[in-house]
Amino acid sequence: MTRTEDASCYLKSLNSLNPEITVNSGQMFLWENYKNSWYGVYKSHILKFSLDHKNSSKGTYDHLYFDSLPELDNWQQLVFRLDDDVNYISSCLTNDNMISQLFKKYSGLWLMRQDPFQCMISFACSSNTNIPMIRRMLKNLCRKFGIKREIDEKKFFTFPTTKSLAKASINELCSCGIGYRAKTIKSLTEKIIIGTLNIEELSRSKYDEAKEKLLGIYGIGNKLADCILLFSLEKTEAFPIDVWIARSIYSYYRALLNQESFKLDIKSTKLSPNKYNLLSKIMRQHFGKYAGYAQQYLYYHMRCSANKKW
DNA sequence: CGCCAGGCAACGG
DNA sequence: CCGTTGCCTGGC
Repeated sequence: MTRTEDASCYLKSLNSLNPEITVNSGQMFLWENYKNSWYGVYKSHILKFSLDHKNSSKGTYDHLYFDSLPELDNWQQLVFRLDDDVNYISSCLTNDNMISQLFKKYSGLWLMRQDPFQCMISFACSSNTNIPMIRRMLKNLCRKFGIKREIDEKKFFTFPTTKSLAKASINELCSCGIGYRAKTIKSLTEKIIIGTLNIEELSRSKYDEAKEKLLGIYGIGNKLADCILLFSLEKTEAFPIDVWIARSIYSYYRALLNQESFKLDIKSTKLSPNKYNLLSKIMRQHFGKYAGYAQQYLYYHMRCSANKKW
């Protein structure tokens, strides 16, 4: 176990992070908060960061500590996307008045980078259910197929490896309460093991090409594919549309929609693949290369407005 | 009990 | 193309 004391070279950007908002924005299923520390499962590692001496007038932190078990050198660079040029990204998006406001309102909401395999399994579990259920399913999978680790006298289980899930039977997977999603996890892990699905290749590929590959997997449709692309495969232009984002489009972005291309029914947030592609294209054209960032803020805003308790 | 929840595939017009 | 239906599961 190593400890990075007050990583001053990152402090400038990291101290504006709001972990509560970020973790609760629905993308980080296996992160938990105890006192002033946050713990997260990342592949076979347990990551930890602690915040001290919050400056309440500025809303910033004086000290940040990073840990990992086993050691994962400089994980904060990777996971918090410190390579992103936040000023540039914001300049790309703040021509949009709505996003400009949301950037201010929810400052500290960050896009995080997930491990691709973990991200695929996580969103495979997300279909037709809610966040507490997704958490439960993933924890069950970790308990059954991961490795126990202890940190600060708290017990965690690491995320299962591709191999360990590939070896599992459908029944064993189902015992984790994932139901019909077991089939998706099975086809996903099999394709990775035999090499039909190559994560490195997906990362290198352009958005359209990578998405096409993901859509070839049983159980992965438009929405799940876009989540995987945005959160783990470097496709910041991906703009996942779930019911909440669909509502936000109908509420705030009607002007962008072409009336003749499809008749909009405000109540109908269910999208056919065709409608999804059309909407997704319109939004990606509107927001550009960092559309996924805009999506994240819109999503969080819609959920907050609806008083969702995560 | 029926209905719903951050989707998807299969099937019939 | 469209719309409908069933699906694991747990909470209300």
